[in-house]
Amino acid sequence: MNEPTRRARSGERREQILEVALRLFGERGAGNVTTRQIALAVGISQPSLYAHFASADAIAEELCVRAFDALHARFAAKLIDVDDPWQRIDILGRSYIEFGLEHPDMYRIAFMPTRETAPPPDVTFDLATCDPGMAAGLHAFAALRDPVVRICGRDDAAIGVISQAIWALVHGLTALLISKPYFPWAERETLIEAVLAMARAYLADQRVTD
Amino acid sequence: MNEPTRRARSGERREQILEVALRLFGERGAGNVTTRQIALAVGISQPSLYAHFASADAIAEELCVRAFDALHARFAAKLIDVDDPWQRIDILGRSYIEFGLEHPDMYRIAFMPTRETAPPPDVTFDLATCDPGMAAGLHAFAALRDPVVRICGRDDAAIGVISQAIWALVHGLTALLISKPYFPWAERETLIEAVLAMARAYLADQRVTD
DNA sequence: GATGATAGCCTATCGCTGATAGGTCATTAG
DNA sequence: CTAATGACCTATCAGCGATAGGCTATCATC
Repeated sequence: MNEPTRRARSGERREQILEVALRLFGERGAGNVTTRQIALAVGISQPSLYAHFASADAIAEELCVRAFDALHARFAAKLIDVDDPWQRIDILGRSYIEFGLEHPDMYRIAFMPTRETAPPPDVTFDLATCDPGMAAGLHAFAALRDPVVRICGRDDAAIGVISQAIWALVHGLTALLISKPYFPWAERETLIEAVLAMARAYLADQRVTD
Repeated sequence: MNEPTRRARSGERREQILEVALRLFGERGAGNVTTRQIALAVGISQPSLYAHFASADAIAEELCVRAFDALHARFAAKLIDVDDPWQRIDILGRSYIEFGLEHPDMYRIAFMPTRETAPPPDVTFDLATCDPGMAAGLHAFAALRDPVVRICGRDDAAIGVISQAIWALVHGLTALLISKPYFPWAERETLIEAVLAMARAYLADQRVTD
């Protein structure tokens, strides 16, 4: 054990690679990090990365999955003992936006991919086999469904449309703030409040009145 | 003039490159087109492209600027002899979303860039010197400002927030439909209507009542 | 302890990318 | 006719993700 960075155990090395990659992503942006840079920072050769990950994208993908697990946990933590559906939607929206701004690289990978994610594998849509970004989206989405049902009733088609429209709204602000950081935006908190107010206004119109 | 693809005039060649690039972008997606593919399709060598464009990105950027000029023209054409501000916002939003769906590659380049666009050149923001995507955004944005003022009054700060929130909304739907085409979306027209209804609901709440 | 299998790591290399250097030659102005 | 311009070429570069194949530390087994 004279050289600390050699002959690490597989699991440890894998974890080490992920840590280094996450740090480099944060420093330079995910798109500006190469496999050689990661390998150099870890202290191994570039091809050695492929003993632990199938491809360069697989590293980013794993970090992405972990980040979205954190988002899921944040949802659960903040929603506990909050019953009011209006408040729940507020919390979901705000948590989602804040998460995207805190982890812009992960958000990019999941929801702002450069290429189209995948060809249609089959007609039906399967949560288990789709890409991680899609899965993350469906999860965030599922959390939205419940309070929307409580406010707007149980018409399945309508619930889908309303949920998707709200998702589009919060995604839109998140994505624009990430990709256009130097645009002369209004104050951030005010913008978030405006977006949440927009969701509420829409939901109030769609509310079941019977 | 025995060989039609040799010794073309500079302006014609430049135009020819743009045409070919646009076609290839449409066929394979902007991210999957290389300079060698463009040069091959044009009938010249790959380095010859650099006699007409400073970089590969410059080709995409020029196409992008042209596409957004088209969007601007579409706005103007559809808004002519429509006075009602509610209707104008409806038209703006719908045109914007449809434009993004018709030109997904151009929309990506302008509003969903892989990297951050530019470091802050100076504190003040200048429309003329910013990147084309930014300029396009500000143009779309400016068109929104007028009807928002007519509905919500002239409080400058509030107008900015409201306009930006509406931009986020329509961008969100456009971006998600582009980047997640295989997501089990509701019917597209219904979604667009929902998003426009959301904007209206919000504007109604923000309307000046005095 | 010696032996063989496993697996972590290496060097060398591939094909591809965007971009540059420098020479060739058709066109055109004087 | 000559000289300058500039559109075009081949050759080449550095960097990218990924693969092939050899070396060797570790560990279960005899």
